[in-house]
Amino acid sequence: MDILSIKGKLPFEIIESVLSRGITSFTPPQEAAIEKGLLSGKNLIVAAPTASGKTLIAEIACANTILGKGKKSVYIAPMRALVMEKFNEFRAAYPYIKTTVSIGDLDSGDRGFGNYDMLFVSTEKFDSLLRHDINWLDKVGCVIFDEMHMLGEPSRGPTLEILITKMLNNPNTQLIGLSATIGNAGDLSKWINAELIESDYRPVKLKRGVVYDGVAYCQDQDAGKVVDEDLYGASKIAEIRVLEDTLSKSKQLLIFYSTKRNAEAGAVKLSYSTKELLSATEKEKLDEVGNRVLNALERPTEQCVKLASLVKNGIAFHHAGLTNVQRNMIEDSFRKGLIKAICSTTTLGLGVNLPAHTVIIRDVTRFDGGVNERIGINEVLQLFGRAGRPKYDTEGRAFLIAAYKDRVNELYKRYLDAKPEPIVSNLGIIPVLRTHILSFIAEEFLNNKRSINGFLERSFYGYQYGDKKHIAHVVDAVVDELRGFEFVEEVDRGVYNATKLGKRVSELYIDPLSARWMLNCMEKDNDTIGMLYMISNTLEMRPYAKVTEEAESMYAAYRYIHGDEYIFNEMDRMDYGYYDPVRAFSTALLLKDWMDENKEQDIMKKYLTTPGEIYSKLSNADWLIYSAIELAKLSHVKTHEMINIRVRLRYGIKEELLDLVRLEQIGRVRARLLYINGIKSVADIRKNPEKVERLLGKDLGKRIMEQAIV
DNA sequence: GGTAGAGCCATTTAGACAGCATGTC
DNA sequence: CTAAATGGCTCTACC
Repeated sequence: MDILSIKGKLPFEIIESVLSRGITSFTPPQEAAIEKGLLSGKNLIVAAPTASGKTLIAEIACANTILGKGKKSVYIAPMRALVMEKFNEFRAAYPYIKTTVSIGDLDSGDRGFGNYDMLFVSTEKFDSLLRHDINWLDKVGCVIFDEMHMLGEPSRGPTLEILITKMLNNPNTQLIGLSATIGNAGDLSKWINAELIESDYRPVKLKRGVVYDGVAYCQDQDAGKVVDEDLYGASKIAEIRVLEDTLSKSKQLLIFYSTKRNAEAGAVKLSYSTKELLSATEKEKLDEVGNRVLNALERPTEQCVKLASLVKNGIAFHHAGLTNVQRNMIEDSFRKGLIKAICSTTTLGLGVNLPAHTVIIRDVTRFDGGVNERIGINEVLQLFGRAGRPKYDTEGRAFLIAAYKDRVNELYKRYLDAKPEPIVSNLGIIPVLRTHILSFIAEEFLNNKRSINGFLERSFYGYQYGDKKHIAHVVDAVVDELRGFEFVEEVDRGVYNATKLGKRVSELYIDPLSARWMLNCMEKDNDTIGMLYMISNTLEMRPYAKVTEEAESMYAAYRYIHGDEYIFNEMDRMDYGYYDPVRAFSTALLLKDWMDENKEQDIMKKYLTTPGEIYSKLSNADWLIYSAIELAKLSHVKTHEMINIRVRLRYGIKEELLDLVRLEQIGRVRARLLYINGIKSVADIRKNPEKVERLLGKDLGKRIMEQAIV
């Protein structure tokens, strides 16, 4: 369908912008969306593969709402990287629309969405915005929910579900859900009263198959017939054979593994095949990238060394243990075609758009909740969706791997011939409801059990189960629990308000149970370890660090020495579903080691962890200690020590350096340098200007002196 | 008695969102 | 064979 055929139905700037990007016709899903009321404000559910043009549907809806109807629009996605990507694209396409982005650690522009017309947010951030005062919600004319199938995800789906249910209360707001292909898109559309658009359209053909013994047993999706393919190469190992074949076509490969260790081991195996195939210029460029990967940290860790040497051979691994800098470098070099293959965990399956000509899912099992489980069809489809680069390939390939002959048929039956699964609401899970019901009451959105019941009945959970009795029972239990926590109080018969504490807990976006636990801890005497344990023993800090021998014996000692006046026996009296104190204690010791200026490398070795994981623990710890301080303020507990710990955690310093890091330009390294040279405080700096200049250089010395004098 | 190697058993296992106020080497 | 890799332990064969 020609773009110009809708000329006149919406502001011409939009058509102009689309045309200027070289897009002249609509894809089938886009065409269907327009026919079913995209421009007239109808709710829509679009369930279609990646790259089928869903983004353009969202873009047109938003731009039309803003430019044509004078209202605001919101784009919501589950991954920060995705939000940023779409934000940048939109801003480039419509520079004259006031656009802003708001994700965890980034708030562009001034506070509040009031001054903007287009907002890009992550799911949780939008949820959080709704908990603070907002007065612009009635000006929102269109909301996009990207990756709406995330609704079925146990840990993060419920937040999205609540968000959508809330938006259903605004009947004049157009809701557009973009989803991967799922089994019950029809249910989603009925639930939000939307038109359904389901499509298998892909701009690049996809060949799917199972590899066994050097042959790819394929099923050409478009033709629906079997076209087996002998893979070029000699290796008996399936992944290597596919790599050889892919390289012979001058294409790139993406392999998904079930664990980080497998991904790394796989990368090492593959690297032997690529070494000799690289051209001199490629080798040169890869050497450069490799060196940058190597030096991403203060001092290269074992992992950095490994990754760097692989990169020099044109291979990389990719998982959450990498630092963000390293991840970005690898993604970039892959896009440029420099890196030939990436061995990845699911990091690359979600969020970032990094397609490859050929995709392999090496492991279709994953450890989950105590047992090893086969991954779902939806997930396989999602990962397969990465096959085929729209601008470079005419065809993409996606393979599973069979270890023996019969497995080929089995995999076909289970995955390739199977229909996508329906997604199921997880809103009924108590810990999730605890958080959200508190937020309902805290933001004065709902204030009695009946209205909370009513709300939940309108959710997808209510739509799917419809068991009002059960919902009422659960709501009853949760509200009573929150009362017990003193986050909620009954102000009138059956009418509930949040207490001051409850409101703050909701705003801080922590689990009420964690908040209660931390408040209980603060009533006791605590040393540094105790406070670190306080923030570590929460849901938010999971997954916990590995248990070291030191942690095990120290934990026992702490429990033995301290009686009831200390927090270590507190947990037994609280009904925690996630009681794993020794590992939490070990996590606390990891933080302590960091604060004691232990080297990152030593910490990694001791706790068998990676730079990326340490970083994420520290950032979580910072958030929790901040929350603890905020709660302490409200309950008149001393905060001095916690503030010290927060600073020490941030910089990774011992107590003795606290005074020095107050100055700008002084972090853990420079502070330590000054300290060992006898300059132990800001007062010492004032007394020894020459010495400071000698240690840190003239310019820096001057800037520091200026601050010290004031 | 000492040691290398085989064999067995136990252990481990993905990811990433949120608050808030400013600046490392 | 239907998870699979790793690490630690014991047992055994051989010197």
